[in-house]
Order: sequence, then structure tokens, then C-alpha cells
Amino acid sequence: MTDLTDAHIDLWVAAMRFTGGLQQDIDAALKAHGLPTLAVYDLLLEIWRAGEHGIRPVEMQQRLLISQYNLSRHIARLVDAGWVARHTVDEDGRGQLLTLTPAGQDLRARMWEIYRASLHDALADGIAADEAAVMAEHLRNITDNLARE
Amino acid sequence: MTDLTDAHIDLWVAAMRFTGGLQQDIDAALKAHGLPTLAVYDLLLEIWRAGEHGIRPVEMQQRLLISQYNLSRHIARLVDAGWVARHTVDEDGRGQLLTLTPAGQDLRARMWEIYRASLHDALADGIAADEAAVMAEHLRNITDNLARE
DNA sequence: TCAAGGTTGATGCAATTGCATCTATATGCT
DNA sequence: AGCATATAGATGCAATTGCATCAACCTTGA
Repeated sequence: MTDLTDAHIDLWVAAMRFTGGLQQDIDAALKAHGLPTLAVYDLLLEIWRAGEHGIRPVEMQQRLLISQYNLSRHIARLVDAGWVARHTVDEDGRGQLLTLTPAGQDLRARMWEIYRASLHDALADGIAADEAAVMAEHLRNITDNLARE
Repeated sequence: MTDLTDAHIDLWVAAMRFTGGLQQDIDAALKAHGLPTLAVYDLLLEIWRAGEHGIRPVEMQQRLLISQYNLSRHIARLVDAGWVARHTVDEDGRGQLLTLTPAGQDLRARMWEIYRASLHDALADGIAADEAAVMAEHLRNITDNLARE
């Protein structure tokens, strides 16, 4: 039972500003190239990682910080746009498996170019790789703590 | 001109999960107590800090990551709810100065109780104060770099 | 086997956000 | 002074999000 210090609060404020600001920059860069938002990228990435077999919305929901109804509608838009394909699940009539279409794979790759460039601009010269690794580890520890409660 | 390493990307992902997850927790706690969201708290805090003299929306916009139209509507809601008062600015007929009403001051204080408790739960035992200070400093450096571009 | 309860995903409606544009005032230039 | 341009803040409309609820399917237990 330790105390919450000003340093802890500073960390929270700094983290909010960092992620919020960079997120805005990335979204602005994506939009400038006529591409969807970061939130959509996260979805495409999850589906892409699932490969040919596909992934179920319920599983994406567990990995990403997104509400069920929001995810449902995002998927509908991605399918309408021709970036994602729905497949039926043999073992579960309620479910669906999602895969990227070739157009969706292409889109993800193009988005990553821009995304990566923004990250480079923000991070590469701003912090050394080994320090970044330490910080990432700390942040994961804290986040894991949270989830366990 | 350094490279963007996997460690840098790890940091970004970890930071997104950390702030996103904790933000959700805080918003959930606030809502559970029938209070407005974290975004509203940030506005109340800025106005509170400005004291009796008040603060102009345009200044809040520079400090917070919020769009002009969004801020404008948030303020309208806060005024409608009786938490914020508008005052005219002598030197600028376009402008306005915002202050917290007593009800607004009370609201901010009640929100901070809940907000602080969530931060405590998430951070106090998760990271030592001195480490938090180091991380906050790093994050500020990176964020400042960004803003300077 | 079948009813009760749980899970998966979708959707109607209200609130919020994003975008473009507008009004009003201020500033700068000639 | 008078006009052009810039800044502060508001708003109509479309898109997105949040919330509650729904329909369909699955699982468990009697």
C-alpha cells in the first residue's frame, strides 16, 4: 500500500500528452494521404496477423480497447469497403471469421508506411532504443497490474 | 538521424495500451459515480486553475488536445449545466472569459476524488515514485520534440 | 430432449464528434 | 479612414459513438 505521489501524477499527465499528441499526428498524416484512421489500422493489423484462417470479432475485442458495438460497425464498414471478408464458422453458427482481402492487405501496407514514418519522426531521435525498451517494460508491468484487478 | 527500432515501436504500443486502458478505467469509475468524463475534467481543471480572472477558450485550446468546435460545444454544455460562467472581455469583443461557478468547483473536487483513486489503484503499487519521475521526464522530452517540428 | 441462462454479433435511437462554414470583432496596410 | 485579412467562437449537417436491447445460436442441467 504505497502512496500516489506527484511523480506518479506527472507520469500520467506526460503519458496522456504523449499518446494523445502523437495519435493526433499519426491520424493527421494518414488523413493527409487519404487513408483511414489509426483505429482502423489496429483492426486491419489484427485481421492481417490472423492470416488465412481469420479471426473472430470476439477475439479482436479482447485484444483491442474497443466496445462490442463499435467493433461490429467498424467491421461492417470494412466489409462494405471491400477490405475485409466474412466467413462462417463451422463450430459456431453465431460467429464469423474475418480475413483481409487483397485490397485490405494493400491498404494495411500503405497505412503502415505512413504510420511508421510518423513514429520515426516522433521517436527515433527522441529516445534511445535501450531506454525505450526499459520504459516499454515498465508500462507493460503497470498495465498488466491493472488488468489483473 | 537514428533508426526506428522494435523497442521504439514496443514503447508506442505499450504507451497506447497504458493510457487507453487506464483512461477507460477512470471514465468507468467516474460514470459509476454519476460524474462526467475525464475530458470534461480536463476542462474544469483548466478553468479552475485560472481562478477568479477566468480563462479564454482559445487559451484552453492551446493547452489541451481538443478541437475548436468540440471545445465550444463542451463549454456550452458546462454553462447550461451551471458549472461554468461566461464573462465578457473588455479588450476583445469576440472573446469570453470562463470561470467555475461554486457548483463547478464542487464538481471538480468530487471528480478529482474518484480520478485520484483510480490513479492510485493503477500506479501507486505499479511503479516507484523515482522511476515514475524518470519516465515522465523522458515522455515530456519526446513530446516537446514533437511539438517543435 | 428441452427449458434456462450465457455468448456472439447486430441495430434503433440519442448524444457526441468532425468538417465546413458562418458571424462578429480585431488588426494591418495603404 | 477604409478595405483586406486574420482571429475568436458558434453552428448546420453528416458520420461516428454510446447505450440499451435484440435475435440467433450455444451450453448446461434436469
